Amino acid sequence: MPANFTPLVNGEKANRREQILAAAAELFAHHGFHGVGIDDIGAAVGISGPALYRHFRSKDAILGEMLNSISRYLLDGGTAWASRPVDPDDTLAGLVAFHVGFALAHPSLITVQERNLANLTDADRKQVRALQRQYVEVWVRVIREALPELGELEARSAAHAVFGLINSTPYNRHLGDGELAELLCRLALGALRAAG
Amino acid sequence: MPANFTPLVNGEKANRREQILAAAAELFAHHGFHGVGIDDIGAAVGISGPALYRHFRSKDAILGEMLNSISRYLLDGGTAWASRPVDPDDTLAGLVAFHVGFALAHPSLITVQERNLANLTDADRKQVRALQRQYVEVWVRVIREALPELGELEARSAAHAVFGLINSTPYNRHLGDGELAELLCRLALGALRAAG
DNA sequence: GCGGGCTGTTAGCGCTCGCTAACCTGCCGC
DNA sequence: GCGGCAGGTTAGCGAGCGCTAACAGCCCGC
Repeated sequence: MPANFTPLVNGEKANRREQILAAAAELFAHHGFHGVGIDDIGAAVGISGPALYRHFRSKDAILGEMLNSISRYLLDGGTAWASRPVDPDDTLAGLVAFHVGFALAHPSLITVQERNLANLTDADRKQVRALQRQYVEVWVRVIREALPELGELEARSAAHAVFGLINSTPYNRHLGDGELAELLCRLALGALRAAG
Repeated sequence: MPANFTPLVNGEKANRREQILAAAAELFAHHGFHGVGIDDIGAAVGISGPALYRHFRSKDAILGEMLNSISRYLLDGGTAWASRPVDPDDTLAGLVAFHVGFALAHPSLITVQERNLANLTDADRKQVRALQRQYVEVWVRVIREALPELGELEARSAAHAVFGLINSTPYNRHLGDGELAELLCRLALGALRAAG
């Protein structure tokens, strides 16, 4: 299991940056990138507006760093799970549980990543999409190993559908975390089993 | 099966309005509500900027009408399916197929509805949420009739998860429409079966 | 045939937003 | 103890936004 998600942990120095990223994630998730002002983000961490430019080059850079680190975390974690030498069914179950864990721990990051890709700089978007594409490929490979009867296109579509299922956590706050995690894993694996 | 989704069909008069709504949906889906200007929407239908105010009271009103009519269409269609006197499994399958059909025919409306609730006027948001809540209740009832072993909270969570699964259509353009529809139905029903 | 509504135009107001400039302060190394 | 830098402040610019005002052509009923 990969380490918990805390973007850019490199000493005390990065504390303010992380604080800003966390606050911005919450705000972006609720109001959308364009719906949040630089002053709002500043206020959320107790400083005011332009002070953010001591820590980030621009508002775009905040979103860029956020989405990049999410995508990298998912890809790294997914790759780690996929390369474990256990039987295909367990690998798939582990991958599902990994994604469920992230989606449950960070629903607002899920929201931001789903909604705000279009607001990235061209360069950032290219990077993030590349990471996401690789993450999907990991899923496709693991799915096809567990369900060899599936074609590649079907596996890819099923992967996207399962992401949608798991990424429903932002709307899904009725059950306790433990029960919801267990339910989502069961739903996801049930869906995939039915795909074959 | 309910009629196809064409919001507000009341004669020739409404043509421009529908045209505007369709163009705005596409733009909102790609760039987000705040990322689209009044001039962009106008340009997309061949008129320019402020002419929109001959047809809508404000930019907010465009989004409001869009989301209201989507939610109402889903609720009406869902209610119709739910009240058919067939056995619970078939009812559930019909409901799934209905939602899949909409999500496949109108991926950008799905995107807008998922992302832009927060940009609505307070009054509009209250209305839309009420409609959405009722739609979820229809699903919960149908799910529990087909799977009586599920508690209400579990059924509600499963419903949200299945919405997420089906609403993945905007990211899911690899398969042909027919194959994707069939796959999504199978995945959704497989997930629900595994919930019990 | 002509007055009036319907639907379009352009000009421009007022506000908000991202960002920069200029300045201030506390801390740390020498 | 003092120079410099890290990290804050407020003021304000320039652009873009939603929206209104003022006006123009078209079509239709009388």
